[in-house]
Parts: sequence; C-alpha cells; structure tokens
Amino acid sequence: MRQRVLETAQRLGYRPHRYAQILAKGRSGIIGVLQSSGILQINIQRTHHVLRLIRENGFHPLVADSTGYPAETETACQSLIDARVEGVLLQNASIGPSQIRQFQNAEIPVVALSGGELSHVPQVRADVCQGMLDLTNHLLALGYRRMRLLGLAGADGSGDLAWPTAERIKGFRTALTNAGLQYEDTDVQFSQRPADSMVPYRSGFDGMQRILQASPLPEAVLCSNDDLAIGALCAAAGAGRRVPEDIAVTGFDNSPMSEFTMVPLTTVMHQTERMVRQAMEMLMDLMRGKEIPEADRLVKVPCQLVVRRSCGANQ
Amino acid sequence: MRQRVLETAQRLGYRPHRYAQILAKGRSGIIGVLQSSGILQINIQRTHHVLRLIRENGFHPLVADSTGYPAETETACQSLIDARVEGVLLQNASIGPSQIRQFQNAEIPVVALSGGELSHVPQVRADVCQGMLDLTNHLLALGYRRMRLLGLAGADGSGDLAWPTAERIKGFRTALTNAGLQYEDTDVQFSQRPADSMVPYRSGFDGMQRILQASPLPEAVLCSNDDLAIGALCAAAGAGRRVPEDIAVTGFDNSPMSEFTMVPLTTVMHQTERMVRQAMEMLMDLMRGKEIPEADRLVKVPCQLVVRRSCGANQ
DNA sequence: CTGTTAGCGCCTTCAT
DNA sequence: ATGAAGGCGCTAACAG
Repeated sequence: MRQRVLETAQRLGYRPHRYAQILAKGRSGIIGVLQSSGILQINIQRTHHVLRLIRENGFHPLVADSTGYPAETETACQSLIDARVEGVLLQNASIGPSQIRQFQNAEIPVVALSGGELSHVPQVRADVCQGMLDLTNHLLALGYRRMRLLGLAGADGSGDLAWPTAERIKGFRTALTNAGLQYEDTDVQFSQRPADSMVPYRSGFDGMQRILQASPLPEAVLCSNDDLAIGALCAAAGAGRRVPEDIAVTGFDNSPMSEFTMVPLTTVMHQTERMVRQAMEMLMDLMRGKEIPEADRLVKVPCQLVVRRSCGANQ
Repeated sequence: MRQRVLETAQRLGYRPHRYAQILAKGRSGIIGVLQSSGILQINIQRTHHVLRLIRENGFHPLVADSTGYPAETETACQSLIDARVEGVLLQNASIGPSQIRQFQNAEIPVVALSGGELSHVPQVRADVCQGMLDLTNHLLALGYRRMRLLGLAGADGSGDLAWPTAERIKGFRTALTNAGLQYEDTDVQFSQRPADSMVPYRSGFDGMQRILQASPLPEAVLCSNDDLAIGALCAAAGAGRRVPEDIAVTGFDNSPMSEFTMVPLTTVMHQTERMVRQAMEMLMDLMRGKEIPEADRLVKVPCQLVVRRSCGANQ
C-alpha cells in the first residue's frame, strides 16, 4: 500500500510543498547567508564554498546581500528572519547591535566568517595580523626598509578602522618593531572606500598616486588586498615607475587574478575552505543547542605567504 | 479596533509568517534567478542589478546557481520549482529542454538574460555581433590587418560553440569581409574552458601563448571577454611582447577591471541596466499572463565601443 | 466594519 | 501496518 502510494507519487512527479512542510514541522531547513555585496574575488570564492557546505549539511542556503548601508543591512536581516532561517552565517558582513538582538530574540544562532569586529558573535577569520607580519618580514629580508601600508579608511570616515585593516597594521608594525625599526604614523596611507563597491581598484589607484608623490619614494607598498594592489600597480605604471625595480608592491588574499596582474603579485593566501568549514561546524553546533566556550569564540586561521614577482624576489 | 490591533502587533514586533501566507494565498511572491556561478565581473554586476530590480518590483529574489554541469543545473531548477517561484530569470545560464518542460508544466514563466541560445524562451542579450563588428572596424581603421579572435571552446568540447562566441566570430568576420579581406579558419583561436570557473584568466593566458608562437605574429588579438584579455596581456608580457606596440589586444564586456589592467583595455560595453530592465519587464508581462509576440522574443541590446590604450589608439 | 469559518498541504499523534 | 484527526499561521469568503 505504502509502496503503491510512493510509486504513484513518483510517476505523477509529485513534490511535497516545502512551505506546508515548514509550517507543519516548525523548521525551515534554511540557513541564511548575509553577504556584503561587491566584486572582491576572495569574497565570491568564499560565498561559493559557503553555499556548497550548506547544501552538504542538508540545508538550503538563502543569501541576502547588503551594500553595507545600515538601512539595507536592516532589510537584509529582516528578510532572513522572515524566511525563518535556522541559522545565519555572516560572510564578510557586519551587523549592528540591534540586528544581533533581533537574531537573539528569534533564537537564530549567528556565526561570522571574516568581516569586521563583532561582539557576542562567534567568528572565524584569517589571521591577517600574522599574515601581514610574515609578509613584512619577507620584505625586510629582501632588504626593504622604507615601507608603506595602503589600506581602506573606515566605512563612515570617522577614522575608526575596519578590523581587517587594523589587524594588518598591527602585523606590519610588529614586524618593523621586531626588526628594530622605528615607524611613524605616516607609514600607513588610507584610501577612501570605493563609492561603487563594484570598482574597488580606483581606491588603490588613488592611494598609490598619493604615495608616489612622496620623496623619498617608499621602497615597498603593502596593499590591504589584491584589488587595491591592482589599482596601485596601474598607478605606478602610469607614473612611469617600474614594479618591482623602482618600487615593490604586494597584495593580500591571493585572489585568482593576482597571478595574472601586470607583475604577478606577491600576496598572502587565506585557507578559505578550512575557514568556511570551521564556521559551518560552529553554526551547526549552535543550531544543535551546543554552547561555544568563550575561548573558542574567535578562531584565527593562519595565512600563508605566496611569493611572486611584485616584491622583487623570484626575478 | 483595526487600529488597536495593528498598533499592538507593531509594538510586539509581530511579523506575519511568510510560509503560512504563501500556503494560504497560493502564491509565493518569489522570483528565481538561475545563475551560472563564476567570477566574471560582468555577471556579478548583472546579477546585482537583477536582484535590485526584483525587489523594486515587489518580489523576493531567490538565486540558485549552477556550475553548468547538467546534474547541478537539474538540482538548481528543481530547487526553484520547489520554492514555488512565480517566474525565473536565467542569468547567463542555460538549461536543457527537459528543464524547460518542467517549468512549463509548473506554469512558471522563464526569461533569459544573456547566456546561450535557448529555444522557446524569450531572451534579452547584448548585440555582441554588432559590438564585435564595431570593434573590428575600429581596429581596421587603425590599420591592423592580421587579426586573431581568441574565444572559448564549447562547453563539452564537441566543437559546437556557445552562442556568445559564435556571435563574436560572426561580427568579426563580417567586418573583415566588408573590408574586402579574406579570412581563414585559423583567424580564430579557441582556448579551453577553465577547469575552475573561478580562474578564467588561465584560458586567456594559454590561448595567447599559442597565438604568440605564430609567425608572422598577428597584429591584433581580439579576446572574447576581458578576463581572457587579462590572461592574454599576462602571456604577452611574459613573452616579452609589448602591448600595443608589438601586438594589440582587446577585451569585451568593459568589466570594472578593464580600466586598471597592465594596459587599459579597449573593450566593448554592455548596456547592463537596460538589458536587465527589459528582461524584467518581459518576465513581469509573462507572469501577468500576457503573451510575448514572436517578434519580441529575442531582444538585442546594442553594445558600445570603449577605446582605451590596448588597441594602440589613444597613446 | 467586525467576527467567524473553511481551507492551503503537510506532519504528528493517536486509534484501529 | 493503515487510517483519521488536529493543528501549523494565515487568507478569503461570507455572515452578522
């Protein structure tokens, strides 16, 4: 009997009504992904992995993306809550305290992957501080001394930095200090956040143009990400400076493009898959009601140096 | 009374249960987006516009992405059907006849935006044939004669080309013919589709390397998209050839990166927003039960030439 | 204008 | 094993 019903259902191409199931069961089987929209390759790759892993865990992904404007973030979070997601993964996105509270009230666990600083939200991020430290040490070993870090200014222009930039600065300066070098505030050049998140290169271009006006010229410019570095390379070329002969340039993220830039970029690789996997595990644990001990709420996954030509090694 | 209820609901932060609404109303208010995953900037931008427009029309977007493998495409379509979407926008994705039938059976209208050839599905695409023709004419006017088109081979290696490539070849050859030039089959160099959709540059790199072995060297290489062109620029640099002095290179798509490449790329711009808007209108019409007259089922939106330095003009 | 009721399609529980 | 019933939260149709 049961057999016959199932066969007939099969034959008629019957598919259960997911929303009726959700209504009856009280759970949606959906995991939300809140993503900051943009074109940074590393983010696209990470989201790709996130979606795959969500499916592998037997859930349906639902992505909401926000450009980072508070109103839009609010809408995106609300849409996830309305969609009855059972958990949320912040992919390089940050949310405010009010949104965090909303998720808490709805008893929806949240885990952050990369992205800015977030209190009360377990987070997995690349150890960019260590990555930048390794990179700086590498440049020091190559003999560079006068270095400049090129990073993005804070979102609101208020001067407070996004975590990722702050961590990079920390790694950079620690390496300089360890080497017995002095650093000044001016060793960091801030570039304005791109007006259009689809064109991040312009920021690197502008920032590099300003750096190139300095005299003496820095010997090496460390960019906060590969996309900035691409803009920086372009600015250097426009100013008639050769990389790395006249000035070394490095990136960060090891995005697919970084191998095919004007000069192949020396950069720092994230262990993307490992990070995503770890974040998913945390989220699944939370969804099963497990508590995450305080000590494990911030996981830092090491980065690895990728040496190519733009730093002047490997010529 | 009604007032008081609404106020209280507001105060308690009540939100209606979307799935119960869907169940009761019989319509989901969701529009599905089937997208071929990948990192091509033009696609990311287009999807961005698509999502925005879906929301502006009062619907919720749901994206399903597929790497193009038949099994995955099948799953993606099924998930859209299960999600009770009221319409589907194919964004640079193609589906087989069996999937088309599934959508028809479920009475879900489908409109394609860009992407490959699709029978029985209304489509909006950039007029890449005209774009390539304009580009080729531009190069002819600059004096180039020995030109080579670098495109991607068909997905299955069976030799049949994806529409976009075929259209580019058509425009290219038409321009040559109009100029009274002969062309041979060897004027087109096919490069293998990237194994990893996240690294499209390699294909351009490999293809260009093969082109650079020819003697005499072509005077200009027209790449099927900007990402191929980036790989091609890299290969040219690696072989010690200057662009555009030794060999001109052009792209296609006017992706954000194209302005910041080794040499700013001469390329062809799509009218993305207009295309997306038109596709959405078609879909909304279909969802309202309107028929699309045969003549309007394939909309070609003109492309515009963007001249930068890689073609040897604007030096 | 307010109040009531019968589903929407499924799952769960309980009874046979 | 199979069958029957109640309810998930909402909407639409209808009654007062």
